[in-house]
Amino acid sequence: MNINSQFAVATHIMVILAGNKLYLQDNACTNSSMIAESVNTNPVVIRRILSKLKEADLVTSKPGPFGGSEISRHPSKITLNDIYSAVEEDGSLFHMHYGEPNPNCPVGRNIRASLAGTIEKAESSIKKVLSKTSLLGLTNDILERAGISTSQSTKSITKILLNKKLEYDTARLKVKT
Amino acid sequence: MNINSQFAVATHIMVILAGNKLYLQDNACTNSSMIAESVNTNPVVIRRILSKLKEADLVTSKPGPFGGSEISRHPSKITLNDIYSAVEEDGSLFHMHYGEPNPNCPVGRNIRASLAGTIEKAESSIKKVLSKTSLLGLTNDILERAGISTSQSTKSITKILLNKKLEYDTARLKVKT
DNA sequence: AAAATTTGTAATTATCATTGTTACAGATTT
DNA sequence: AAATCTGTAACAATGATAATTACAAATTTT
Repeated sequence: MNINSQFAVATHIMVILAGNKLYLQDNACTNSSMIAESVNTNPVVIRRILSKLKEADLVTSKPGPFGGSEISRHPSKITLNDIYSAVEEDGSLFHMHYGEPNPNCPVGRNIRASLAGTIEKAESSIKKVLSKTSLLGLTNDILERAGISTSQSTKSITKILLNKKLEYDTARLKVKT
Repeated sequence: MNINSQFAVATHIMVILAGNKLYLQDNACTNSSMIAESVNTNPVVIRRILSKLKEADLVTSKPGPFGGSEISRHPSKITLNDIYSAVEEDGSLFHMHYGEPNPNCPVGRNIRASLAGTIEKAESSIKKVLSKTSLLGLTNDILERAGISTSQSTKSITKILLNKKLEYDTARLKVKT
């Protein structure tokens, strides 16, 4: 559990919100419990990641009945790099020595600074790759894998997103026709 | 401490072995205690990483007095990608959800497979970047940062590598002249 | 105004990969 | 035979991340 899976979870969240944005009328808010059910975790975990996504202006949220979160712009205008950048911790997937290397050794004294250059280049190449995949593309790929034609005007968000009937869905959500 | 720093430590090890290969005569073996002193950790931690480097044919080791590890080819023939590949765990810096996403949800059921494609591309771009930096280049950069001219024929490996006198160094190691 | 719903976040606990440490058998050299 | 060092197993310590509980604040509905 000590592995950072926030990028994967954040992307999962964004795909759901993208699907709702694309297929729901008007109020396309999704609450953290519904998302948590899909991700299979606790709603608070979802809200914590949502607050990073909000800070990056990728989603908006509102409290109260029929509240929840909504994507803040069209999925074609969001890339995986936007999501990655929103949740990345210290700016790098790479990590230096846990303890301080020996400062009395020329290598120990300088390896961090020297490695940092290469690591920065690696990090920016990652971002470049991630920025080539749009959230729309990923969402459509996922829906296609699920056997849901992305062109067909879908009947029920209930069936699309959870593939089973959930009471509140029918009540709170209206599908685009 | 749950952060994987093996790439940084492995690189540290390789830089030391590269320095010894370049500046020592004949037997340029370095034992795990000497390396541990520079990295500032336990010798067993070093030996564990050394065994991965050995599996990747980057170093050789031998037991007994005057034993230790030695780089297996010239530092110009080794890149940071060789080191990275030797110690990488599950083939990716990225990690998926800790728990299984909900299989009843089309998104939960397919997001991993769909994300995997992009993640693979990111991973191979990292490798491409790392393969552009040679161990020789990194070693020279570090020695230059330490104010040690890489062209000068060095006086004492003791001073080069630990910048202070260690009893065993003078006894066991002979510097190239 | 009251009830219901949901966010936002603090505080605490649980989980578990990684590192650190101890111990010792086996290999090698002197 | 003695000394040195690797290799690795076994276990403890560390600490980042996630899970959970709790509740104040915001919003909507009735």
